[in-house]
Amino acid sequence: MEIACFIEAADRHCQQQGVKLTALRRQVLELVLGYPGVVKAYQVLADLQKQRGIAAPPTVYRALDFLVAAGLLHKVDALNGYIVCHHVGCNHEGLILVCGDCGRVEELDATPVLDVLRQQAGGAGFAISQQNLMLTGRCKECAV
Amino acid sequence: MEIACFIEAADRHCQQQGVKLTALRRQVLELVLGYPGVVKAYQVLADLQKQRGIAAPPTVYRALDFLVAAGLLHKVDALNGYIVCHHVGCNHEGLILVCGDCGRVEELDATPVLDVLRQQAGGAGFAISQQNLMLTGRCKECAV
DNA sequence: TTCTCAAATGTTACTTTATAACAAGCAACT
DNA sequence: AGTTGCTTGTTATAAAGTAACATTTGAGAA
Repeated sequence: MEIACFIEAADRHCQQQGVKLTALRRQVLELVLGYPGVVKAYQVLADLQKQRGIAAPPTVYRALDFLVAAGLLHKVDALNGYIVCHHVGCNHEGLILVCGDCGRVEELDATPVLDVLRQQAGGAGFAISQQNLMLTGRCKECAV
Repeated sequence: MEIACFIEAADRHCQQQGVKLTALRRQVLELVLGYPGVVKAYQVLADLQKQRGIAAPPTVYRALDFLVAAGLLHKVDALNGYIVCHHVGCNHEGLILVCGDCGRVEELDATPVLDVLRQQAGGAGFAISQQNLMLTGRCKECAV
């Protein structure tokens, strides 16, 4: 099963970082993995409530914040949602495409374009940090 | 006064587009212009309430949405805020640089790089919508 | 002028998203 | 056991955004 495999990798990743992938965090990660694309915090919260009876917003937000900080998830600001990072081990920067309709996500390599952006930003006196580029649009299936 | 000048340009811009920069919209634009960087909708709402006694959220959101659609403002998703577009008339998408230290904002033209990104995304079956690129980093003054 | 229509704004109520603040639990070490 | 620090639970509330319908206004037609 692919989820189990990812969780295992995530666990190793966290151990390397010296942080703990606790039961709760793992559970939240599994829930996010269960979706094909973008998930919202309150969706995860609802799922969590189904599984363990009760849960409050801070429970979910803390877990999600942790997972983002650990590099296991990305936050999609434009949609107030979260997606799984599919390049946990490799530390290249991602170009994340999100379909605003169905929430499907695609990750490409953003390295070349970020080189250009770094140069452009540098000209304006800005030093761009390591990060992902997130773009929203329509995927092939949702195209009008 | 720089604000008055910008408003005038904005007015011309709207006339060219065949849309109306009404008194309310102008007032909201002026309020946003009064801030050096990112402004939040509810800050604008509070200012508006000071100036005209009462105002409800939809009043502000509608004006902000209009101003974004007209290209006079950009929405900064990651901060739930808005900034003035300093390239009115160039009809471009913004490359918005935010200093993680001091919060200073710089806007460049993202059109060329988005052309590249559109092509790359198109190869993956994604049609990228009109949007801004937001990147975080360090500005010259905050550089270590 | 007066009517009419569409766009803009007002108003009420609500939904969604997110966080503060403090209490309780738990595991790891002394 | 005691203490320490991180994690989670709990309550309450703040912040952000929208739906739905009423009212106003202004430009063009009758």
